[in-house]
Amino acid sequence: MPWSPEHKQQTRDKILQSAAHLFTHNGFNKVSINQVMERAGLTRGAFYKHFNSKKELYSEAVVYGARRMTRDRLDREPDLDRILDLYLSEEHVNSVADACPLAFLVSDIALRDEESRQGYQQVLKGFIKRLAQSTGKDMETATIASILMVGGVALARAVDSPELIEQILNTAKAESKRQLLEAEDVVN
Amino acid sequence: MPWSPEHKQQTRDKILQSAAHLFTHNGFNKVSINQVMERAGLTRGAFYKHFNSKKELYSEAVVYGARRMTRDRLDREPDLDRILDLYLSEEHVNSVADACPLAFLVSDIALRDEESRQGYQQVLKGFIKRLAQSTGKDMETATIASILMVGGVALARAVDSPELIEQILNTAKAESKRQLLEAEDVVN
DNA sequence: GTCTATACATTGATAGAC
DNA sequence: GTCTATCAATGTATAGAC
Repeated sequence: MPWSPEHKQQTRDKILQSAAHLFTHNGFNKVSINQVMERAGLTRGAFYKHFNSKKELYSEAVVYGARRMTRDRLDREPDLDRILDLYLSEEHVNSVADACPLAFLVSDIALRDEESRQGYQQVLKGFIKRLAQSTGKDMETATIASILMVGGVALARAVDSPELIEQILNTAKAESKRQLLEAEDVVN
Repeated sequence: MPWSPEHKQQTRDKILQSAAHLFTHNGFNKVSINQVMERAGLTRGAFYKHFNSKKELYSEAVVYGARRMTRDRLDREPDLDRILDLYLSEEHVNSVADACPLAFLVSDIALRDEESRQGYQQVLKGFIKRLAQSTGKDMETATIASILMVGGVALARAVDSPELIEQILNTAKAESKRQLLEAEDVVN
């Protein structure tokens, strides 16, 4: 029975990790606390020693999942061209692994409470700013690219036809690369 | 008691209209059949004489709402510049009136059954094709503009800060207008 | 075709033993 | 801190009177 001082923190992290995965892929309503705890290797009853409500868990899990995604993907991949390939890929859209909550939950968040939306908002702001800084482009260009990336993945996830999915992803990929990676046009 | 032959059809339409509004603004799970029927001026029990399940209602309501939106807005407004102003406006994002299911439900649809996703997909295809035809641009340009429009409204709905909402909407508006309305660049 | 009443399942949250 | 047991609420779907 390892009741070491950091045991609770580790358990909390396992719950958050489980919740981030389940919520990102299934939204708020289709995930039960039971599922989250089972995936974390625990039972329902223990949940409320770590969080006050399902809403609170969701709010924290969205930020947790987004930050994890950022750290594991963006931070260790210096090549932005490759990041765009990965983000706007069928593997990401159909991912069984971790995915980007910004895209997967974009219209799930709109239905949640203020805490959840503000967490999402902070992550989105960081996402846009990071794109701007790493490319040297202005905030407007980074915003365009962000809408294309997040909107592209969200839209691709909403349809079935492989051709349409490919059309959406390839178009968003090409245009966001054009916006972010090509040299400034003298005409503009 | 007007049990005229078209009475059932009228009732069905009232249910669909109520459902389209409620589902578009609140997603599948936060809407109950009770709510839908109340808004249509009926009670729960009558529902199953018109539809077989909540899923079936949702599937039809999404298409119904999208087509209504298209007919009432796009068809009677010849000025595309003005259409973009209306679509990418705070009024649309915060609408209490009818809104575009393509944007409001983009990540709600991904969680539903195949029938719902295919309905959504047909509407989206029509949306892109219409943009291409009415501007004379190619499908790729129309796809970019669609992602910016749908993604822009969806993202704006996910955040709280008025400044960020404005930034997202204005950027998406300017870029989609540039894509759709400006003359071809000779350089490209 | 619409109503009221109800069966039945799910699930968020709490209580109490260990 | 984790477990089992349970409460209370919600909501889909069905049954049967009118």
